[in-house]
Amino acid sequence: MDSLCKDSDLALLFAALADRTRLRLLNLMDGREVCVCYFVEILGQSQPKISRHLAYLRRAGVVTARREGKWMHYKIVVPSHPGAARILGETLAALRLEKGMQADLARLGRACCASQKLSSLEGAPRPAPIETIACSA
Amino acid sequence: MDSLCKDSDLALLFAALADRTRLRLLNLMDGREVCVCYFVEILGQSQPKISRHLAYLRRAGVVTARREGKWMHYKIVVPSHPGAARILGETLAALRLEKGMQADLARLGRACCASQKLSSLEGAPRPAPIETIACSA
DNA sequence: CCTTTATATACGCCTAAGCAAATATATCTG
DNA sequence: CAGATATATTTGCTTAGGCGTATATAAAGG
Repeated sequence: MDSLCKDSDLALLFAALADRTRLRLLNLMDGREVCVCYFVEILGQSQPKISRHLAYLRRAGVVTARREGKWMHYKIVVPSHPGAARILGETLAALRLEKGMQADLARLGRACCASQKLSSLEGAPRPAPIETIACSA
Repeated sequence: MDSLCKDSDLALLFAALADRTRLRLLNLMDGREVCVCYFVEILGQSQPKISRHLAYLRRAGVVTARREGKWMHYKIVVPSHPGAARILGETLAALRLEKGMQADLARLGRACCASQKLSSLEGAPRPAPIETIACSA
C-alpha cells in the first residue's frame, strides 16, 4: 500500500516535499481546500500528473481528499508528529515568500473569480478557506 | 556535477533530508564537526556507504568537508536561503527528540572518550563543537 | 619508494519514482 | 441505460539513487 514508506517519519515527509510540483500543490492548499480542477488549470500540467502527485501526498499522509459529487477536494493534514508539523509549517511559510508560489496563488484567485467564464472551470467548486495550519513563523 | 539539482532550492534540500542515514549523519554533526571514522564506527555501516551519503549532502550544499591530514571532517553549513535555514534548524531540533538519534549521540560521546582504546579509532581526531546552528525552536 | 591508513569513487544491480499516453472509474444528466 | 465530466490508475519508458563490492586516491610513516 505504501510503497514510499521508508523508515523514519521525517524521511517520509521529506520525500513528499522533495518535488517542485508537490510543493506548488501544497502552497495552493495552504489554508484552503482546493478542487483538483484548479490544480490542473493553475499549474498548467496534465491531469494525470497532478493526480499522481496528489496520490503521493495522500499516501505520505500530508493531505486528505474529500469527494463532493464529481469533484475531489484536497487539503493539508497537520501531521501528528509535532516535529513534522513544525517543519511543514516552516515549509509553507518559506513557499509564501517565493515569487513563483505567489504567482500560483494569484492565478488561483483569478481562476476562482472567473470560474463561471473559464469554460474549463465552469461550475467547479470554489476553493474554501480552512483553519490555518500551525505555523511557528 | 550536481546530478541531484532539481529546480527549487527547497526541493533540493528536502531530497537531501529524505534519507534515514543522512538524517543520522546530520544529527551527529549538529553543533560539532565530526570525522568520517566516527560516522562509520557509530552508524555501524560500511565506509563507502557513509562516504556516499556525505558526498550527497556536500553536493546538496548541506555540509562542508575539511581535510586534516588523513582525516576528513564534516560539518553542517547553514543554508543562505533563510527558509531553508529555518527548516534545517527545525529538522535538527526534531531529530534531537528521537530515541535513536539520542542513542547515536551517546555512542559518539563514548567513542570519543574511548578513542585511545578502540583500535578502530586509535588516534582519530575528536569531534569538535562549533557555533550552534540558528534554530528558531 | 612502498605500505598502511583514511577516505572517495566506480561498477553493477535493483527499486522508486518521474513522465506521457492510454484507459479505467465514479458521478451526474438526460 | 447512455453519454459527458472529473478524477484516478495503468503501462511503458527513463533516470535518480539506494546498496555492496571492488578499486582509486591522498596522506603519513618507515
